[in-house]
Amino acid sequence: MGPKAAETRTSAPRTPLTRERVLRAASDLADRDGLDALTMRALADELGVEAMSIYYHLPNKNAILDGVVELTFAEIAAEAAAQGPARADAAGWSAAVRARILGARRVLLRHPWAPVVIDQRKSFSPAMVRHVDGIVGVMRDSGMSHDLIHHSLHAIGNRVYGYVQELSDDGQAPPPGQLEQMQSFAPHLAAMLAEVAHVDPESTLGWCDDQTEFEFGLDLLLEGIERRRLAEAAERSGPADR
Amino acid sequence: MGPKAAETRTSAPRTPLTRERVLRAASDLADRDGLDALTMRALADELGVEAMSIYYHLPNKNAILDGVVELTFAEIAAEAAAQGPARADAAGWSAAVRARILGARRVLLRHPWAPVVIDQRKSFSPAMVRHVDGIVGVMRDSGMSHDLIHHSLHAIGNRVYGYVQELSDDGQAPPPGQLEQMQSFAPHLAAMLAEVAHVDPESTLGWCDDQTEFEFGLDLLLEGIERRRLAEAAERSGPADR
DNA sequence: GTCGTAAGACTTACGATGTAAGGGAGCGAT
DNA sequence: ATCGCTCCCTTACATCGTAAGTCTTACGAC
Repeated sequence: MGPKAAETRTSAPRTPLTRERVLRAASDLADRDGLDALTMRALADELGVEAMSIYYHLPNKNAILDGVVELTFAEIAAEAAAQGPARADAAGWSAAVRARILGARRVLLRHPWAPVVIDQRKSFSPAMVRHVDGIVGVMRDSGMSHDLIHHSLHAIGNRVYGYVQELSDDGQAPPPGQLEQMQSFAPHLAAMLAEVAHVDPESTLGWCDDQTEFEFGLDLLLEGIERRRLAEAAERSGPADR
Repeated sequence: MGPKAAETRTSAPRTPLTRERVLRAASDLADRDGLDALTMRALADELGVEAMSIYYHLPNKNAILDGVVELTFAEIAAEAAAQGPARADAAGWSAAVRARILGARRVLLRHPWAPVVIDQRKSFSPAMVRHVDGIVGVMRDSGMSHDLIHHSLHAIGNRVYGYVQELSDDGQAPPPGQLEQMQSFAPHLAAMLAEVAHVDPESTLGWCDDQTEFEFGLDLLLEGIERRRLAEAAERSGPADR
């Protein structure tokens, strides 16, 4: 049959399993058949392999879930890179952040399972941290305080990726070395966390006052809606005035 | 042993199982041990019964999940009732909505699993519909258009209960009779839906343009953050001026 | 060649979980 | 007594993640 196999085996030589191949197949499978269909056996089938073989390359299913989220954020980073550096002046921070968020959303629409997984695993992969760091950088360039940026991140993050569950997040403190390590590849975020943590000594990185964050985001929405309402009323009463 | 049982049975006479008793036990169990611990067998244990006995009162586990969400919204309704009718004039709509949202959140903090379940089951129980209807009513009293209310609901709803997954919601059309039925116990919501659906004929109730809703909510946040930024800048440069 | 060795896949098996199917126990009405 | 209804129990199965151990293959050393 065509090229005679070097082996006496009749089947194709089968490209070897790797962590990357497994994760890509997992992502594809979830895209195609939904998150529920992503089982170890189905994934193994997809790879032409037995379920337990996967465990040689990844320790367990949670590692796979973390891995596919990581892949997704890599895609988001690629999307962001594709539309240029997008650093902005003070007035333009909003458009820059908007572009990044909508870019992320475009990717997430291709992987609708991703927010679900992010939510239930609270994963904080390096790729995700870098993404957030970029947003912090843009905001910082606009002159915002770290405190304001911090609240804003909660408000926006809640909207884009899944994490609804600030509900009693019980934010566990991270291993103490982590902040220093973060400094290298997420400097803006690290700086923000250092300052915010400084103000509120308990809860070093993990996390903030949920109720405060919740009300902050809620009030942003309510204020915005109120302005829309006033605009409607003005429109109704006097479009005469222009 | 104490009061001799009327039966020859040695154990207590055991209050009979009912749908309500099952759901309450399920809610309590999830509160105490987490959503993962809510299994049919654990729930049965909790009730002093075998797992399969539950199926006489509820058809399957999904019905239980829907049921506990319903219970939760009943609690939210009670919370809302406890703080008075809270109808407001045009200017006060915001405070009234705020109070309702925060009331709902207080309940959801007692049941951290609830948003997760709401999210993954997209349940629309009558109690939930009534809750939303109340908010629509308050907003309507302030003179807002149905269209604005509709967008606002998306923005706020996304924040309070889980539903992150407007991501490709693929909003399925509801059974056609549903809107008329809703008219009786959720008049404001029904009116809004009738008008919104009228403007956009496809997708009768189910649902709206995700991208539009997403951007609406995002822009509310971005605008609000921008105003906070300007306030900070003003504060920094000239607190002299007052 | 032929071995030893280790990487990498496979086999088997176990304990959860949701639930289909059917088996009664109890009891009021006839 | 016996039927029939309500309500609970027993048994069993498919599917899931994964622990434990085995077999296969490739390859370097002799």
